[in-house]
Amino acid sequence: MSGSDLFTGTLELLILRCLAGGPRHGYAVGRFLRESSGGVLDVEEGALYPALHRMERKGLLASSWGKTETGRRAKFYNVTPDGGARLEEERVRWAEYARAVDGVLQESEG
Amino acid sequence: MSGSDLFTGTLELLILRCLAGGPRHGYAVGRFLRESSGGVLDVEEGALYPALHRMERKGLLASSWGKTETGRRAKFYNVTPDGGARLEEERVRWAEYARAVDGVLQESEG
DNA sequence: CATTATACCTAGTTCTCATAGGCATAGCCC
DNA sequence: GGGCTATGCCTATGAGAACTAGGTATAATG
Repeated sequence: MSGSDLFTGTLELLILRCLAGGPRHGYAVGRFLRESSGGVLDVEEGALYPALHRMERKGLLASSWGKTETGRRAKFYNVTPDGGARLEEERVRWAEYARAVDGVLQESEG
Repeated sequence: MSGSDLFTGTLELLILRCLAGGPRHGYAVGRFLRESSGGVLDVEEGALYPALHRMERKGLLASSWGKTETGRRAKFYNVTPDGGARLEEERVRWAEYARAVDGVLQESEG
């Protein structure tokens, strides 16, 4: 509960978006989200890795072992066609949801 | 999984906001969220009522039985001082999180 | 009188996240 | 060489929250 619990329902969207630009390994996905958000999106490894496995089981991602630039062993993930379609769906769903929440929040107070 | 699962982490914020303008009963909270969002925010009763009870246990809400305009028995909830403080916290947290997610989504693609 | 909408409730399932460990290797400093 | 940190992966367990799928009761409507 330290960070979010807001992740539920958006974590897979975020991961898909991270990988849409090209393959990345899991650790790099977590680092990218954290750094590109100034620390707001801080995904615990205990949430990140299970999510990646889950998404691979669902056919949204595919993976292969390889090496990082510094010669370390790492598992690289890429978005499958199904994953690409899901990314667009989730994108729309998020936009719709966020707009609705903002609408309620900004409602003029009686 | 039919509707959202995006609610996790925002449902309490939405409820607090609904009640910030004055007391409402549970059923009316659900209806208000659904109608004011064009159906996007459709909270199941199995999520709504437990959330209200939970928030009352936490001291964010207080309740009292009363009657609706049409003479029906209903439990009315109002926001406590703690609930008011929480509303502002959650508001900030949501704004920060939503901005971060939008930032990742809109990142220029390689 | 039967059906619908209102208005409340909860037990059980399922899913996801966080906690809290574990393993292995590369680079750094002492 | 020895210890520490960062990288990179993993999972078992627990907690928490939403959904499913029921239930109750009453007022209005056909």
